[in-house]
Amino acid sequence: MAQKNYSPKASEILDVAETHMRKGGFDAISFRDLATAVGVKSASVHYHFPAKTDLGQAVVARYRERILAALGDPTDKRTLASKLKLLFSVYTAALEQGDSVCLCAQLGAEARYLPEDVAAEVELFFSAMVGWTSDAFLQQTAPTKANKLAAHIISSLQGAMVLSVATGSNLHLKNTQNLLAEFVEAKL
Amino acid sequence: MAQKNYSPKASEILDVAETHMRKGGFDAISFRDLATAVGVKSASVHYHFPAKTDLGQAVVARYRERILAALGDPTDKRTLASKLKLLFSVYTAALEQGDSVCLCAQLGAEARYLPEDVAAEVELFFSAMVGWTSDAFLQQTAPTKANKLAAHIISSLQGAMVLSVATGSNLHLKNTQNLLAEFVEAKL
DNA sequence: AGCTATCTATCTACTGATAGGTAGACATAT
DNA sequence: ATATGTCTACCTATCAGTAGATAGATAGCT
Repeated sequence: MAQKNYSPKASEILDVAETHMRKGGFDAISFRDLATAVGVKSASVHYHFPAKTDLGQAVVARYRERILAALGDPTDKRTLASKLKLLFSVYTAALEQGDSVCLCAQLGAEARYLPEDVAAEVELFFSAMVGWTSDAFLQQTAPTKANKLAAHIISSLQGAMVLSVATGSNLHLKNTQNLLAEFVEAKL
Repeated sequence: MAQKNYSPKASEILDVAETHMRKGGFDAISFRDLATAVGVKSASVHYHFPAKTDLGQAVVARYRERILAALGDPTDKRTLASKLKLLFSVYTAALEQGDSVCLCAQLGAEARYLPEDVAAEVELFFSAMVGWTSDAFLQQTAPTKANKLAAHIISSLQGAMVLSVATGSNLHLKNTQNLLAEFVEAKL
């Protein structure tokens, strides 16, 4: 679970790999393309990440850790509303910055086709996101209900991202955020 | 828009291609694999579908037409509830049968990476699904509200599918369907 | 004769991966 | 101080495998 300490070059490779994987999935990256993008040879990428599976795993793990760090502690004294707002803005930012879907919306869809280790990291991402959201609800809600609401929120956001990317506008994401906020308010 | 009439062999190729694309996306199919699966040589697959783009386009178009045909006329005299129930069951069936995500949940995520023609078909799928659902709501709801609700429902279902596949259980889909049904009832 | 559906054979381009080499930084031991 | 060993971060060169695509031949049907 601890943050790995990557060398500057390795980090650069992970950056490029993440960008590409978010647009086209695990197969959208190749050692040669990554190497060219960061100015080395493909063998050097293998030096940092022996096999492609290692690279994929590292990209997803780093992504998960970064998102969770940005969200902060779900049990701290911020209001539930402000936590949810932050959650929504993380999704919106991901879409607008990268012009691409959440890394795990992409990889989640192709989970049946991924190397086992990579798929496990993806699953971990989703359970972490649902867990965070569920914990945020615990201030005001019973555990079972919190968990169901959390799962629904993460699902909806992921789906809205896919629709937004596929249709080329972020209207779906905004619409879903509005309706989710309404729904949550009604349920509390 | 008209149903194309594919030869038996072409249909067989489309079947296999769809199954694979639903698990791993557009790049998960290869002419050689498809050929082997249906018992011909790769050159023969090129005979039916000259380029890979043609094949992808055909798979998505056929998928869309099949789903819409299964849903029927959204403006007929069935109740709204029965139409939504049918919509939900179509998603559940897709997940349980194929052990894979909706074709367009997969392709939608990688839309930025697809050949233009294929991406256009995917977009058409989503707008058709939202359109169908929106039309179903028109019996009881104003157009603007109907459209927003419809978009949210399709988004949520797509996202729940992704989570279900990624976590290996259909709990997310069931949960989302329950909460959506609740939400819709509250909104009417 | 012409059409459909298939074949064989081949092309170029790219994939992940490995073997083996090199230049420089750093630490230790003599 | 200097020689020795080890580590990092790259390199060149190469491999077998697979990708999509094409040319040209063949057999059967209408």
